Amino acid sequence: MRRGRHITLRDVAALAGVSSRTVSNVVNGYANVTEATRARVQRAVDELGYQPNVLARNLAQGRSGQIAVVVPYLDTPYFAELLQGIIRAARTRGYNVLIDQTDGDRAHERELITKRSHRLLFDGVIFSPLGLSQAALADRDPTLPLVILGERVSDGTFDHVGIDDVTASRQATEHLLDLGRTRVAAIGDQPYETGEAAQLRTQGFREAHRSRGLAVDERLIIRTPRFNRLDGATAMKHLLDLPEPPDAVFCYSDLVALGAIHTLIARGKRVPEDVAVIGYDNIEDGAYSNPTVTTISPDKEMIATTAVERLLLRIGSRTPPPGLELRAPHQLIVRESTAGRG
Amino acid sequence: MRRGRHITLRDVAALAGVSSRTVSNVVNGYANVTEATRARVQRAVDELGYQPNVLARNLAQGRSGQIAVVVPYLDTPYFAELLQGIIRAARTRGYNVLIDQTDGDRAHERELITKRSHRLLFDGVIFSPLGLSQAALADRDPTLPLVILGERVSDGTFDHVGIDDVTASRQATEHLLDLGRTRVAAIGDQPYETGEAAQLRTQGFREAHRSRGLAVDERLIIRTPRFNRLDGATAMKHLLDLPEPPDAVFCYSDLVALGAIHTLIARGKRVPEDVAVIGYDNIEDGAYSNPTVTTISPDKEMIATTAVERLLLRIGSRTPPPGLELRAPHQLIVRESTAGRG
DNA sequence: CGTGCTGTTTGCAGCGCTGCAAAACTGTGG
DNA sequence: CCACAGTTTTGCAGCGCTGCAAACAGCACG
Repeated sequence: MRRGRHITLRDVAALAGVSSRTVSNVVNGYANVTEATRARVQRAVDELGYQPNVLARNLAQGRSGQIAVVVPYLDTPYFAELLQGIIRAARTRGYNVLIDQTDGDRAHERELITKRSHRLLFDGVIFSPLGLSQAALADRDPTLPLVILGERVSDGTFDHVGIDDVTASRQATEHLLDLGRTRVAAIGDQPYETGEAAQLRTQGFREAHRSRGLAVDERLIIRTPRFNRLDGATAMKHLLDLPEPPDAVFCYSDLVALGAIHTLIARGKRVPEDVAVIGYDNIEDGAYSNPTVTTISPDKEMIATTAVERLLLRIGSRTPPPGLELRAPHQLIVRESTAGRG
Repeated sequence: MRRGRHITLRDVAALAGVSSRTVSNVVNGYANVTEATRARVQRAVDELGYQPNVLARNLAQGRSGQIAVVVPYLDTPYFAELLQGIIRAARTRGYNVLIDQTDGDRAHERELITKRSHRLLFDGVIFSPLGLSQAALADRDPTLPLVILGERVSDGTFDHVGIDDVTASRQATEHLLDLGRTRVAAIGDQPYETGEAAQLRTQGFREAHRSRGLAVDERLIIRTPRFNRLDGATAMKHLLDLPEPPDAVFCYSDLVALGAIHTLIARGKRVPEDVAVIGYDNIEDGAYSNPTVTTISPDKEMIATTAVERLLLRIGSRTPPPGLELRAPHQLIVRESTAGRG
């Protein structure tokens, strides 16, 4: 299988005239090696061009040096941008990232954290679940270090990193109300078990109305199966067909917003004059679209870094630390879809 | 539920009353196992909930069961969409995908295919290089199975999968000329070693003019460092500031096109009435933007599948197969940015 | 009843590394 | 010169699996 012999610890040891264990100590920078031996070994390492066999090391240590990141869809810009940060953060800490895309398949999501065999491929998982039920979470491998992104309140056995969805959504809605809009719609509600994120946003949407002393027109809260362009486009069509269509829309993702805007333009509506639109996630698309999209911008870099750090902490500790609720900051970015052209 | 200790082949062997080697044979579905033993072993496997240790298997076999995919940027929709296909294709063939993002760092790209230690983490690489020089390719680990995406003619030691960039670019340009446009610009040229893809597109651009008996105005060929929105936006500004601005633009990626359109709209130009725009890649954004973007659509699914298949073939064969040039089909998709609102 | 054949099962070594504990060295003080 | 503590180095076992070749069937045939 191997073409050409590899250079092993033993080869180096032979050349340096020490035991292979000592070479290992040098290579790994362990303490208690005299400068003399260290130098001698180092010279042998250089001369032979020795490079450690990661597989063997992993087997011996019972760890893999890899973490898995599980996302529903890779081509969703939000996940792609987040992933980018995670990969960067993991690499600087000596970890490789294994990407798993579930295609929103719940069975697959479940299997990933349940099956033991995977356990050896990665030391921990950062999970951005689409439809992970509480049950699946409950009967997961309890030794698997886990950090969850998006919305899913921690039960104390894992960390959860996200932004304050309720507050952010309230701010988004208030922004629309502050423009003087009176019929504000919401696109993206998911009133069932696996739609926690959506529900928190709906909650913020309601709170904004309440705080202004306004009633929510339930017909203006539209459910969507996911948060992509098509969902936004379809939902917007439905809204425009109402007897009293909205004059503003809070979309639960920027993709939804882009889809909604697409429909509005196609129907000859002006954005924001006829209908103001706000999104969520601050993906790059929204900064270049026509019109550009007002949005809630979560601090993705911070989410990524925090997730990786907490996970590695979990991996590193004998007794798992308590599961934390970690909040990254967010901010409202106002662009043309609510403010109009400059 | 056993905590701590894993269940090994030996445990199963003991329970089934056979040797561990036989259990291995059963688990791996090797031939020459009688139905009786197979059943007995299987029962033991099920009873104990045995799951093989991938690490150990890999070490013993000297392979990792993983392939690496190297892309410059994850948040470029084109790569994300491609990756999605690659991950899917690899998984169905029992391979995991390790993602490496180079951030366009050439040193990193180089190191990835040069360093031997990585060799053990993955059995092969699918590479979408940004700036991989011929030299770096030349002194790579010659035993590393390699498939390259994008533009980079094979030197016979690896496979190359892509579409026919010259033809596609010629078609794109001809489409603009067919609309009666007389001053067609090109955004994205990269006339230096690592810009092969760009150069092929420029070549197609020129061929289209030649085939129509038209001269190319060199001032209308704009260089950009990359192919993203910002590049497109900047280049378009430059073009609009020319004494005789173009009435059509061939952009070397959809992102560039979206950036260019952004600038056009901001400057009060109508698309396509004043300036027609065509992109390249057919990313989802272009189907929902305002206006929607005419584009060259490569068959991404086919590119992904082909790349994975060729790579696994390479990994599997003792004597490496000859490096092939593989062409996936493409097609022109006409949308609003050249055809106007239907 | 041995001989050869095919098909099935097994034992052993070893992939290349690290954990562990013992061994071999220091150097110090009595 | 010995006992003792501290530092450095070593040997060995073993992580859990598979490659290899040998051992052992079972069967047909002479």
